[in-house]
Amino acid sequence: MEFANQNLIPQLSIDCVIFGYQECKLKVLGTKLIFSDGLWAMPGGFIHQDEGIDTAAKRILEERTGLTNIYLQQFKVFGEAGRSQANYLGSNSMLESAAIRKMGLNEADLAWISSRFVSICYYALVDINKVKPRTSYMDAAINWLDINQLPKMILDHAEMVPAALEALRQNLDQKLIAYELLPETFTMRELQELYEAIFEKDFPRNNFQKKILDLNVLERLEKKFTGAANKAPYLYRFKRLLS
Amino acid sequence: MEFANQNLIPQLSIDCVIFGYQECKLKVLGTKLIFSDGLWAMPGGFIHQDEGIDTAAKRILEERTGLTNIYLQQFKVFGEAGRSQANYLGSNSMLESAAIRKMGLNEADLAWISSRFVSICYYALVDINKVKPRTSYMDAAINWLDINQLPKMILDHAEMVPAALEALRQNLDQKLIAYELLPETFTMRELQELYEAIFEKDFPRNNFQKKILDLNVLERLEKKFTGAANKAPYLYRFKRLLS
DNA sequence: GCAAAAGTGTTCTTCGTACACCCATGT
DNA sequence: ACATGGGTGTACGAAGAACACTTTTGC
Repeated sequence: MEFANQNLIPQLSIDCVIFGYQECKLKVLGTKLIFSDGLWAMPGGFIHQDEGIDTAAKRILEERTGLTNIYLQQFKVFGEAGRSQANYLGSNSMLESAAIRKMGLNEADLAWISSRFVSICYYALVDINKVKPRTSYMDAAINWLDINQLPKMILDHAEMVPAALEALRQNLDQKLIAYELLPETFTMRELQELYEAIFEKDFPRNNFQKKILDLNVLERLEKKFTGAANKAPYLYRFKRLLS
Repeated sequence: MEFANQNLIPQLSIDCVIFGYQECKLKVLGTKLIFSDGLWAMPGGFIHQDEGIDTAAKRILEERTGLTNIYLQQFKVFGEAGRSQANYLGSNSMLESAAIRKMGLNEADLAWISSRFVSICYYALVDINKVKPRTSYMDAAINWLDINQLPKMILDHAEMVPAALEALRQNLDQKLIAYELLPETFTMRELQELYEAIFEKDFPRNNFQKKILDLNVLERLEKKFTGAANKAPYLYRFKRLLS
């Protein structure tokens, strides 16, 4: 792995806050970088010289999740002065770590990766069941993290999650994109619980149903018999407009 | 002027959509670059290695407007593949232009400036009366442009204005920032005309007043006697919270 | 007094919220 | 039968749109 020779844009990175949803909780995909001294990070990568930034973000997402066609939204650029691994970790611990040597980085690569970076941040919405998290050459681990119990993170990555969540909430008020976090079909209760997880507050059951149905973007399918001792809920699916 | 030796982040630029307001029309500040073959551009610049991106944006704005303390908002990154002056203008016309030679650019600088760039875009709101537009070393001219009659622009700069306008509209729904475009004191009618220019639609006079006053962010000052044959309107000023 | 434009008040509609009720399902 | 959770309908209140009216100013 040699960064310097890969035809990448220097000092510019992309980081992704990948939202998933499971058991009524919002999660984000986090990685532990090999050279991060045990700290976690949002999955990220770099931009090839002949690659658009949105394309790069899609590629990075595909590398980590195995998914294509992910809902993706640019939301902020982080670029404070002195924003470099060297400044946070102290270059000594990095240079001497056995992990770094295992990656096969040379001096130029180390300089490259520890330079000051500006990071373009995207958030992504995925169906957590479809994702098979994969580590990249830089990752020691990759895991779903509960957004309310985030571990220590490198640089300003801890700020990215709340910023992404705020952007998600705003977009959600305008476009109905929450279904990107759910399987193809779902019950009204499941959709409501998702909203409650995102906005961290409860909605009245009946009014929620009314509001969503009035939007006219769901189609009602057959009932879902859960085996529970109650009325079977309908399944819904998002109308594919112009499909 | 030597870009290569200025300790700038390569391939990364900042462009600003600077909104001003005059005669019931929304304007943006545009520059004509020396080497742009007559095309216009949004005012922009580059980021020093020891400088945060927001700081850089403020510096660039101050260079062109003479103002400090400008309302500034990051709204989008433009970074398609092949986004370079060389691709749009054809490097020949650039290299041979007399204007370029006047700037005193050497080969390295030309390569630098004609490379592929990713641009972080901000929009800014200014009181047009306070601005004294200044050209930089790269500008042949600088002028206020009517947003509905924009000239031909370099790269994707023509997309920046509508994108900035959309971001402005969205932010305006949440925060009351429109006053940044007005002088310190203004009448309710002036504020309404500004809103109408931004949203490109009319609002009912009385309801507009009620809605704005209900927000409780304006303080009413003395009346403004215009000499016209009608009731004198009040002047208003935005409350400086915690001033 | 009159025209022009500012300020204010009143009704009507619409939207969101709260409350209530009925229905299907498995034990 | 009944407990459980799903679906729907109605009533209330707040917020916004439409309309009407009064007030001030210079001629």
